[in-house]
Amino acid sequence: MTTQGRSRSGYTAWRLIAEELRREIVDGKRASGAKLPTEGELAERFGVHRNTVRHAVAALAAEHLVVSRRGSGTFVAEHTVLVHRIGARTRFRDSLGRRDSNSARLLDSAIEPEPPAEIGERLALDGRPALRLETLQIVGGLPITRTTHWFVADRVPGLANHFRATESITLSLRAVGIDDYMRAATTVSARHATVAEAADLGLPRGSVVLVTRSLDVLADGTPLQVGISRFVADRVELDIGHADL
Amino acid sequence: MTTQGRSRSGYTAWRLIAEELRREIVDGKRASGAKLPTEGELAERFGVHRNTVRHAVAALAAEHLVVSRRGSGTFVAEHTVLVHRIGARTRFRDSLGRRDSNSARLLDSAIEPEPPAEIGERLALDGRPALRLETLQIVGGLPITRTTHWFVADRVPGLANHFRATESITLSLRAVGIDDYMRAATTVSARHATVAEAADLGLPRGSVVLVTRSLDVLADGTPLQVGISRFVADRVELDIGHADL
DNA sequence: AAAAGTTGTCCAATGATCTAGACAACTTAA
DNA sequence: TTAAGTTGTCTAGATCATTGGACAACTTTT
Repeated sequence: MTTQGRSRSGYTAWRLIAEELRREIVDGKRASGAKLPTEGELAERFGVHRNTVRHAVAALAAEHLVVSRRGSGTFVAEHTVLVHRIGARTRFRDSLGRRDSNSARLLDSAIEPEPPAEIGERLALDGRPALRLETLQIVGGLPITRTTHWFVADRVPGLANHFRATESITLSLRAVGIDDYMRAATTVSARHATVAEAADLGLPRGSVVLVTRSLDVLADGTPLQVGISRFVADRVELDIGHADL
Repeated sequence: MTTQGRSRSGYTAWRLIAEELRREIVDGKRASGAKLPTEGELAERFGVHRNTVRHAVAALAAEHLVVSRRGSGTFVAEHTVLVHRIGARTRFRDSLGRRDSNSARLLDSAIEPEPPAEIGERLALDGRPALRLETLQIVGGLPITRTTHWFVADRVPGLANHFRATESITLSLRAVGIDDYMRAATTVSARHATVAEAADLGLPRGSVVLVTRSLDVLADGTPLQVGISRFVADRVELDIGHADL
């Protein structure tokens, strides 16, 4: 890759190396438990000094993606890429949540009398206040996604409390009498995480997030929820369900 | 955001600033034609020297995202986020291609006797050779996506030549007698571009790409094509068609 | 016409990153 | 036990990013 240490890219050499190695790991080219080339070999491959490689490896170790053992080498840690299915019947816990250890935390919730114009339109608020929920989904001890949920406030009374108890949007909605809903639209984009997102998701700066914007509707087509989810790109892959229902 | 020039994040200060400004622009917070704050104001906001802000703005100007005019200010350039629809009937030109100026280039093509195991499986090759096409899709003069297409070689004779002439996979397939096919599966992920991808797409290093892996099948379910597309995340948004057909 | 505001260019000083090399601590294989 | 191979730690110097400031060139407002 870099060849020369120069690089006027705005990235330090060690970060470029760390990203290249991370890509090789999450793409599956280096399996869990596999031994990385020695620091000397990597230094030669990337055309930098061994100390610079060490800096890169230390960054990956801080993310628990690799483990270094003095005297023997550096090894790829246990890791899984979660697959999150998106379809007309998408429910968060159904796709990501069916695992051993997972939880969801409510970071914040508030009634917003004047939500952003885009939210007002998609929810057909017509001046009614909206309810905003900020949640963090954790799987296997690691934050996976940070979601902002928007509802029509008076249609889901006490939703925040139900969520704190059930840790599930689907169950909380059931508790307020909404049994069925469907995914009407989803858009996907990607970008660097903002500073706030990186903090919430426990990521180093400059990490990539997959952003989905979705609209859920009731059986009769009434808009129910707008969701904006930011997934940790290194740990999640979205699976688009084409032949759904 | 950064507050202090230090940042042991592996990112230079100017790059963090450039990314923050880019996000504000592509998220629509700064419309086309809008004037950016002056370099002095931005320097104060980010807590850096004006020269550092200038570096960040120069990077955005190199991407044609902003235009600076001496004496008057820096302005957001014309830009659009393309929306690429993904559904059971996804055709590339139908969603991105229906525009004024667009084209597709064939970067490379080759018969691969031994493609990667994953490709062999998904195409049900059973030892038959595969055809690999590398294409670059350009819209409005800017590269949008870089795709690797895999086919069963003997099912699509001369496909590369047809593509060179028609600039369309759909039309090229029609030319070899394949009139209808459907999208069977799509997965979406995101990451930093590799050095090669950045070069092909004309991007600065460290840019984000949206990666889709898709499988197209014939009406009877026979696998036809595996496609791996890398979209420029700053210029494209994927729209998941839930109620397709 | 003048003044104020803005971007463009340059230079010297400072601080952070990277290179370079040596050696210690530990593991594995001979 | 020994030797070879590997990661951990440290120091000094070189290179590059950033600061800080001054002034030029240009545009807009007064």
